[in-house]
Amino acid sequence: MADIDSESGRSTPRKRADARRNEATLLDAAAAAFVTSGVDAPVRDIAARAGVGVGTIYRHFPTRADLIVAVYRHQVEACAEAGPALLADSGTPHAALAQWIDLFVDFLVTKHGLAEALQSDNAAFETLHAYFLDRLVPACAHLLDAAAAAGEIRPDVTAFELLRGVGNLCIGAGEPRYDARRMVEILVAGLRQHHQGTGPR
Amino acid sequence: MADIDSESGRSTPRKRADARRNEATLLDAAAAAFVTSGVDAPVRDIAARAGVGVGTIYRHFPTRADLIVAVYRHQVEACAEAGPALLADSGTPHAALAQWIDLFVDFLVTKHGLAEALQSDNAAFETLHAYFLDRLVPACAHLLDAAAAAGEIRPDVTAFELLRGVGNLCIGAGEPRYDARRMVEILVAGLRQHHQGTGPR
DNA sequence: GAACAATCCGGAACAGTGTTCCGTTTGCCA
DNA sequence: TGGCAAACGGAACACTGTTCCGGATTGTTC
Repeated sequence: MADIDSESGRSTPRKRADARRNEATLLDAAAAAFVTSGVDAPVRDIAARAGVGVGTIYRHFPTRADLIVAVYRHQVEACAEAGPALLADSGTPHAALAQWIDLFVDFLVTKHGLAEALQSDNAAFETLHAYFLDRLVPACAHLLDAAAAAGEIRPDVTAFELLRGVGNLCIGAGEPRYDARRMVEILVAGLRQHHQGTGPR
Repeated sequence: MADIDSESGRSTPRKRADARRNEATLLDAAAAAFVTSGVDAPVRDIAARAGVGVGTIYRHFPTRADLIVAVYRHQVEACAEAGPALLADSGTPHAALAQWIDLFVDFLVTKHGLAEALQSDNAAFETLHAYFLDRLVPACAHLLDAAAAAGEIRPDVTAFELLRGVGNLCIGAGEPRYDARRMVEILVAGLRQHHQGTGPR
């Protein structure tokens, strides 16, 4: 015996029904609050939306970053895993990189406040920052290395730096006079290394 | 210089001596607090440093932005006015633009938190944002237009956008793994337009 | 089905911001 | 010197995030 209701993974000793219910409700409420007020939506608002007390939020998600991660985990995973496919399907590594960055930008600009939060020096967001880095830096590095190996881009830029730069450029996207996408496009263009030896003609 | 209340317009009936003294003290205290804790230094800290009450700060500088502007006005002016000189002295408009951007970056990265504050959607910083735009957008536009007219850069980028992008890239400068200067350099490089029609010779 | 213990919940309470307000002090001028 | 408008100080307010614990809820066991 020895196994106390361990189902191969024993991931969770099984939570109480109301706890699981509340967690789901909370995720929905948070997602809704995030589209309305951005990721900085006051804790009390989210709690009210979900019809629970603030204590319940902190029990399920000790830090705000945990909540954000839980809400967006699927999309981040999808982005991280899209890298290899793009590299295989695109003509050149640089094209694949550009497309991947586009995916990343798509994700960031549709969640207002996310880019800001990622770069915020607020200690509460450190976990969020770490999560993004863990998942996306390797994916980006893969593409970056391929492009660098092909001699298409300058080789002195790290994946971390690029992601950070792109993330920064996405701050304030949504404002009428600032086109974050174009700025990212310019940045990616600036990455290119123009080898004059093998130029046209 | 040294005319704190330049009453060439006699708009102010002359302030009381202690008021003028406190204003100067406050500027010093704020400047000191800014280098220590960034532009987000708590109001109470600045007040304590200056040995005054918080009310005194708000009387002299209704919003935090007013305080920041007062502290950094000279440097911003200098940056704004450096444009024409650079344009005259540099070989090409693009070189002048790059140098000017460098000046701007210098200013931003040495004041930690300034870049963040500029892009913050906090209503209190709107005046600061407006001030920066008023002074620097025209200066940048001048250089940008010259470079565009010379066909050196793509013509579809506005001064506002460029400044905003550069400002954004400077967020988080000072961190070990992120070189804001290099990112800005890449962005400026991406601006270039490689005219194949009018090539050399 | 009833008692019971572990779990979970709600929201009051705390701590740290910015901002306002008003009784008191201070400098200036007649 | 006397008076008063200007300026001051800091308590008080509003709004954050975060912690804590008495009490309700759930699942289990007899």
